[in-house]
Amino acid sequence: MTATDNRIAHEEIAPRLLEWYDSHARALPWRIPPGGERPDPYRTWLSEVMLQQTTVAAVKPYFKKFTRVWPDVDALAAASDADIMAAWAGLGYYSRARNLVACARQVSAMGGFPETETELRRLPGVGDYTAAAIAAIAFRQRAVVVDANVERVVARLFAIGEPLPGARKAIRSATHTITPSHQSGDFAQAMMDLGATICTPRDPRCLLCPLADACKARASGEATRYPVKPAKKSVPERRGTAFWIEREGPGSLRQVWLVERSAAVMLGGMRALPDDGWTARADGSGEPPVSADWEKAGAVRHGFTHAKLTLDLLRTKLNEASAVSGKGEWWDVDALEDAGLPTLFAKAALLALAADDDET
DNA sequence: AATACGTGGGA
DNA sequence: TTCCCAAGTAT
Repeated sequence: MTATDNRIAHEEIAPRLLEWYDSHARALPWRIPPGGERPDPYRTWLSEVMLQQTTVAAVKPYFKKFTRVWPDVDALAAASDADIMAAWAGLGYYSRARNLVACARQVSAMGGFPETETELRRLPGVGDYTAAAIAAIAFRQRAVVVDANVERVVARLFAIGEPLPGARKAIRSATHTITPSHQSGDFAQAMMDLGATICTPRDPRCLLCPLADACKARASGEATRYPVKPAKKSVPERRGTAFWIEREGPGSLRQVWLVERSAAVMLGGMRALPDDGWTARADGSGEPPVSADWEKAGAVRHGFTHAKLTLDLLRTKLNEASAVSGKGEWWDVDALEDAGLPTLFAKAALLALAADDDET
């Protein structure tokens, strides 16, 4: 391919991709049809934060719930931290929820979202990608939007063989050359849809790709070779213990002792069963928070990004006069689903309740 | 620059 | 079962 062919191909990429997007855009709750009215910045921001490292399928129900309960940024800003954290439970990466609250209150106090990429970038939880995405999608500004989909599509299109993360600079520069000055929001979303449905990590559907004849990786016959990724590290095995402490509360209600995890630790800011201080770096002490007659209730396995955990579960029942030291609250067992436990502790709670059924 | 940070689904 | 990976950000 000559240098001239290459330059012409760059200019044709955006029009071809946008034409493809006209008929192949995915229908998503936070998305309005291409060419439609300007999207609501609140919904754009909320969806982008939820979508950080998270699949579309996982985000959909959370996005619907959040927008139903909190239809605009002022409503979200007025909500309590606990309610927002509980609503986020199960979606993962909980620092996003802590930043979401802070960001909503900041934006609400400012009277609305700032409209430039630079200002958006200063908001908590808004990084390079999200700032560019909001600016392009909600405010119709030209911005170079690079997420993992774009990285993959562009690395293949230009056969960028340098391994990540070093390749990011070249990928960003190449993305810049093909991003149109108008419709850069549609362009970004089209790139992401292409990456999600055609230019997939494994078995890309090159025969259906609107950019196939401009793609250098395709020409080489080795599309899946790009982008080149570094070898992943092995994740350590950890062990910890969680404690199910039950009492018969007022009115003979079954209640369980829940704590709020500190913001500094894993699953920070979330309600949880008390545990023995396990971390991704070290096993827990095994020490219970109260002296009691503990009964084994099994264990749950849970995988994190950087550790695998086996969490043993111990149960006890306190009489009503007993107190548990430390900060926490008695929670009605019948309403446990409203507590907003992260998945690890939801699994443990399920185990504790299953052990009940075995007894009876 | 490298590491910490969740979860669920697909192969 | 195990591994990969998904619309990244903060430190």
